Amino acid sequence: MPEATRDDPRDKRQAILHAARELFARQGYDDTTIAAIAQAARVAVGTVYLYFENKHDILVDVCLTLNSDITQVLQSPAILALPVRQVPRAIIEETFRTSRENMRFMTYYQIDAQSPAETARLRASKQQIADALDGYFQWLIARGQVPPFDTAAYAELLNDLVSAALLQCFAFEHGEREAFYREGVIELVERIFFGPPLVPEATQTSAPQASET
Amino acid sequence: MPEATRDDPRDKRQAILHAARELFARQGYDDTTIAAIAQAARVAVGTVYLYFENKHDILVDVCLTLNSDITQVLQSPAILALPVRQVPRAIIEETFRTSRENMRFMTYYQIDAQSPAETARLRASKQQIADALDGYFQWLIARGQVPPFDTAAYAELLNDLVSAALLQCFAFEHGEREAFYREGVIELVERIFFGPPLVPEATQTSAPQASET
Amino acid sequence: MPEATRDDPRDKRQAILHAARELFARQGYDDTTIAAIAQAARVAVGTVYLYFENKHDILVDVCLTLNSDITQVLQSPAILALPVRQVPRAIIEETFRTSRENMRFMTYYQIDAQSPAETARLRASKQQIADALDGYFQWLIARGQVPPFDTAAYAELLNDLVSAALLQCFAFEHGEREAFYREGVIELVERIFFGPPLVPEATQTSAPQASET
Amino acid sequence: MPEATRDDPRDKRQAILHAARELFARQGYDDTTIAAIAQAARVAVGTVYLYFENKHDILVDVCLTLNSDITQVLQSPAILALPVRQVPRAIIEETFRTSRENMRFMTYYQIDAQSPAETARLRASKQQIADALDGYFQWLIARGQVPPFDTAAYAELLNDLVSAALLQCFAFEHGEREAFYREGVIELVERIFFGPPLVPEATQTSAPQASET
DNA sequence: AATGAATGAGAATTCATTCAT
DNA sequence: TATGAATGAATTCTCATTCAT
Repeated sequence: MPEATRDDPRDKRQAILHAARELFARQGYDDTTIAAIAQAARVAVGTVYLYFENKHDILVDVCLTLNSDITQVLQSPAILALPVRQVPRAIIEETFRTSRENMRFMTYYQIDAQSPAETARLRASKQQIADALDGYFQWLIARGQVPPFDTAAYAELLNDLVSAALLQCFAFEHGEREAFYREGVIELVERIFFGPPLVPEATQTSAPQASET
Repeated sequence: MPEATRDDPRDKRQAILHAARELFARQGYDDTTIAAIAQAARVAVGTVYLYFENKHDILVDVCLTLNSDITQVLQSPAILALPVRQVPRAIIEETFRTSRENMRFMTYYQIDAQSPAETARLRASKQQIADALDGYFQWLIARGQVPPFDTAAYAELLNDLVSAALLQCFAFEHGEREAFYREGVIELVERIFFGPPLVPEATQTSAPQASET
Repeated sequence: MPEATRDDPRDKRQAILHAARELFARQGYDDTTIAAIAQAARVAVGTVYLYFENKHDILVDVCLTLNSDITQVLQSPAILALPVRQVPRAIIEETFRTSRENMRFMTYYQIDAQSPAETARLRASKQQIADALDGYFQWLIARGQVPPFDTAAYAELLNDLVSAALLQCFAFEHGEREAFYREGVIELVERIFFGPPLVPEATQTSAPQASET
Repeated sequence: MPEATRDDPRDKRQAILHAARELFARQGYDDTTIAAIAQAARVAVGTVYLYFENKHDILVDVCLTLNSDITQVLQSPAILALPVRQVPRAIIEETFRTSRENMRFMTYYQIDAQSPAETARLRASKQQIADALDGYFQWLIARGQVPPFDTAAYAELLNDLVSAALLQCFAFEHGEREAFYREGVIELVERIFFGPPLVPEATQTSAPQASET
């Protein structure tokens, strides 16, 4: 177990990352100066550059933290133990909880990568979530609890769906309607998996005679 | 019909907007200078400030354009005339088409408003889409083609879902997997409206005995 | 007698000058734009350049106005008719009155000339006042009301003294201590002309043995 | 005694101040760019902002230097040791000397303060001179060398008088008539303190019997 | 004479990054 | 490692001035 002494380098890195997360969230990336981050982290400006290549690098790191938090949610044993019907709610509630705690810097959750290396890191990070979800789906199918479907595609699309809701909810609305978004997403996902469709079979047969503008 | 003579002021405004859209998309907002926009629009720097308060103002205008394009899709008579089952595909395909044309500046589709006035404009713009969708749902219910449901909530959430897919597809992946996203979203929405759920009733009864990590 | 019809060119010039005086006084020369002057004068920007070479030219004209107002005070028959002892108070009070009315643009009363031509205009304008004062002094001496002295030098220095007080009083203190400055200057000038000195003859003989701090 | 090593920060600050003084004097405040100051001070543009808030801040500092120089003159032991009659000439000559050395930036000696903080600094600076003079007057009175008079008011007004002369002499006339101004002010002040008035008692009683030029 | 849209040089200020200590 | 003074390129925005109408 790594020991953290009085001047553990990881401390500094963490302090910088922590300060950056706060400031990016409060004032935005562009309006946050390296000097401000350094000051908040109780570190000299030059020190920041010992731990990060450049400013954008800090942002990428800050963003990856959130993704990795969410991936962990998906892989928690508690989720796997639940009856299938309860899983969507459990996952989504947990994801919202995690996001709420990081709410303030979610605006930057989706970041334009500025170099191939960054693109790779961000994609990988996003893919981790989708992979975890995919794995879970396949595990369900393998156990016969669910009939086969395109697990990879659904994993990715559902991930996007949840991301979108989180972004709207926390980044743009500052969490003011969290319950609306959370319950809405849960309902959507539950309906996708377990139905019933909004328009039941019976209605669908009725002929549509729409005409005017 | 308004005539556009050689020096129609709308020309200049449009030219600036057009140039800005191009450049924002290609290099990002921060990396696009007013000077570059002016040059691309064949206009002097000062002229830009005759038509826009400041740089961010241009961005807001660029973004609103897309929203308004999408709102128009939803209100087109062609859509209303279709049988209900064909509507999701029609709307989504059209939305993807519109977005593809504007693909390059979609990164900025979701923008942090920097003043109350901007917040209002952006929210209003987003709400227009949701309202159009809501109106369509109510119209369907009124005609008995669909049973009642929470139209406002679904309008908003589905709007977010589609937005998320568009953002991922065009802004982050540059449209490389357009078909995947388009068909995925269509499938999701059709399943929500018309089913069947991924997990049919039969399976849901089967007891889940999962336990280990 | 020049007739001023509805569109008398002098009207425009005066309107511009008037607007400029207001704005220079309120916001300072640098912070006043030609556009603002034009707007306040209900005139197009281009029109301003029909009547003035450039912005600085307007400033010079505005400043000369005040000098010419003050010169008139000195030449008024009312002043000449007064007993000598009452003249300083009369002149100074009148000068303060004139300045108070123009208080707001006095900051620019003393302007750096930016071209030889301007220097000449400003000097001439200042000299007019000194000349008027000089003339008055000579008139007094000629009439035997006052013994001869270096009238030209006193005219200039006293003009400077009064100008300094006006500048301090109106430009820097916004007239808050007008009475203090006015009475102070009057006392100074009266003492110079009519005495008694602050230190009477008697005291002056006493030997000064001062030394420490 | 503070040691100034090769990179003493005071060096930079002084260098900037010195360069600014030169340039402001030569070309005026508005026509002097920060870039020019930086270049003249052999320093990068950014460095200027390490030592000064903004451009105007430099100007204020430059101006305060002169005031503080003059205050020192008034408090020099040499002055206090002189016989009263010789003091006005001594002070004024010394003040002119000090000003002559700083002649070139005197135009900006009287500056419009642009913030309450600046106003305070400038007023305080001006008041220092008046206070020093006031203190000297009171010291004279206390020693019985001079009968009591309104020392505070005279201190302020005489300060203004001298300032006005300095401004005229050095800022507007570039010192061309230094002797005229210096001797004129000395005569004025000596007459105020020691007389005789320009118009002796005898004349004042005599009725005016006009006798033209 | 009058207009005002267009111009574009120009300036202050910021801040990511470096590097000597 | 750590520092933070120094750098200077780069950017937004202003506004006096012009000129086609």
